[in-house]
Amino acid sequence: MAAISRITESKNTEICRYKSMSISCPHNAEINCSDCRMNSLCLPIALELDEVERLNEIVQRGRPLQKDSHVYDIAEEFSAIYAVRSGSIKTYTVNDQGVVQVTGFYLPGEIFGMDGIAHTHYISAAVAMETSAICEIPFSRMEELSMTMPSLQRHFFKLMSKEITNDQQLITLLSKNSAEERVATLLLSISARNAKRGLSGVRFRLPMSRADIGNYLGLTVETVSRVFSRFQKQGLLDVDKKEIEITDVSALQELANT
Amino acid sequence: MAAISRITESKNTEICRYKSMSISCPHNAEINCSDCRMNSLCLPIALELDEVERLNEIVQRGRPLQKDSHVYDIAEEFSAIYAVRSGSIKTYTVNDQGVVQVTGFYLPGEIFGMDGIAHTHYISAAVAMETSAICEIPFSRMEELSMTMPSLQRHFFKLMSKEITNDQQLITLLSKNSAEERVATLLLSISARNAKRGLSGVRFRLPMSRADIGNYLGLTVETVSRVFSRFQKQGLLDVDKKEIEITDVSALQELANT
DNA sequence: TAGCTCCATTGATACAAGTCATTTAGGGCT
DNA sequence: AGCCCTAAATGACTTGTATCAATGGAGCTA
Repeated sequence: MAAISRITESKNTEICRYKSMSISCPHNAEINCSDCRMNSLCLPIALELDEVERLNEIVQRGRPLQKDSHVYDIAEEFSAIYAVRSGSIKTYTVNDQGVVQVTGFYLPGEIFGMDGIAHTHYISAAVAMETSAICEIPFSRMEELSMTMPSLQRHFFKLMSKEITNDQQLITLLSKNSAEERVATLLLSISARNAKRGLSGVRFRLPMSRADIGNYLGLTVETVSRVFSRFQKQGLLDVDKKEIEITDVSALQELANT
Repeated sequence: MAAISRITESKNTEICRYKSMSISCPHNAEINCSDCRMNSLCLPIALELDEVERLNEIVQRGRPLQKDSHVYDIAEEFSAIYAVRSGSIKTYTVNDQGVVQVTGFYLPGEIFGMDGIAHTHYISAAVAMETSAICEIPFSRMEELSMTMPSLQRHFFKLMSKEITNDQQLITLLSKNSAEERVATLLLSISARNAKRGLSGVRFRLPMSRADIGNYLGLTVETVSRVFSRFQKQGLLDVDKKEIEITDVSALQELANT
């Protein structure tokens, strides 16, 4: 057991070529929350227009992050939570023994970084799995703001609580399901989240490596690979490295629900 | 695989014999938060005396719950979060296929029921593992109160976030550790929590069954039982059903940290 | 274009934990 | 006291996934 692995990290933080342009940067096209096409996912629906405006004012939009660069690292001081604007982020923890556990994959419109709230420092790290853009929401200002905006406070309670239910689903998956069931479930989850953003739920590119999938699902790389091959052979999937096409959705659902 | 099991439930809700007495009921001795000897665990330390008083006013203290009776059940409308005053509580989820996953064990001074916040209904159930007493904190009133009490709001953010980190530790445990490591870790966790309440961290009674332990840790009853026997043989534990004595703490820690 | 590295795939084998079956020990009820 | 019911322990056997080892291909660099 206790497969010790460390996640490699590149220190690059390339500046976006589009930085100074006001539009047409693929990762920076939206300059505020009201125009952002992700806002239906990351903001509470109940917010009034002027409330969106007030929230917008505290949100920081940074330059794009390059693949493998950190949004925050373990033990860094906790100061903000984040929303993915484009690209994809993975979070992971490292315990005392140096064992890495990937704890989540975050796609555009999703919020991450809430585990730091209980502590003054982050207990997880977040890295870009590909070139990504994120919004930073300073936590102390968000807290202040939520004191006067009940719907925002409720929204954040809900987000955190949703994080808890997500984790609990993962716990059940790890504790009660076979390798095939775990992989099928992850694929369907990504499919559904893509569909929610108006993308294809059938044909997509996995942003993460087999190693990340294995680590997240408590499996070895070899097992993940074998499961993909088996699914392909059974006609459930068309796999070409990270490009996935689900060719038999209902069979996959069947498997995930076993 | 997907071992399907259902948790048995008794419908009894015996009335406490001590109910009408003002003192000396083992589960009802404290009539308010300021006197409760658990308050250092469940309340934020930063609360002022009058703030404790305001919180105290919204807290409902019910009659003791008998073993196996529910605090709340899945799909029940979410309305409150709870603190354990005496006894012990377990929470579990049941997914679409009827698979039960024990998600947590709660001892005196600990808070549970926060997963319901994201939804209008609970997505888990909570049952007493033995005769227990709990405090109910109506969520909507707590929300109102926290709008005017920053330290309370912060405390609840922290509690939820702590729930997230707990879950993530469990995820790592399930995903990366062997049966022996999982059991050792659970024993040490219970030991530490007992010690925190001023009880022995070395000699204690496990409130949960082998089946609950197995379900929680993603193991079968047989495996849990065998691990206990092995630990006993190796001189780490003295086991007599639910009575546990840790005879070699450091060896157990060694195992848990492998 | 060769050579390097990283990632994914596939095969052979080992082993930890699951499954099935049986025994033992309490605890509660008549 | 005798009976039933459930929880726990233990043994024999099976199996899913890990481990170890090797190969192939894509992308990068020189």
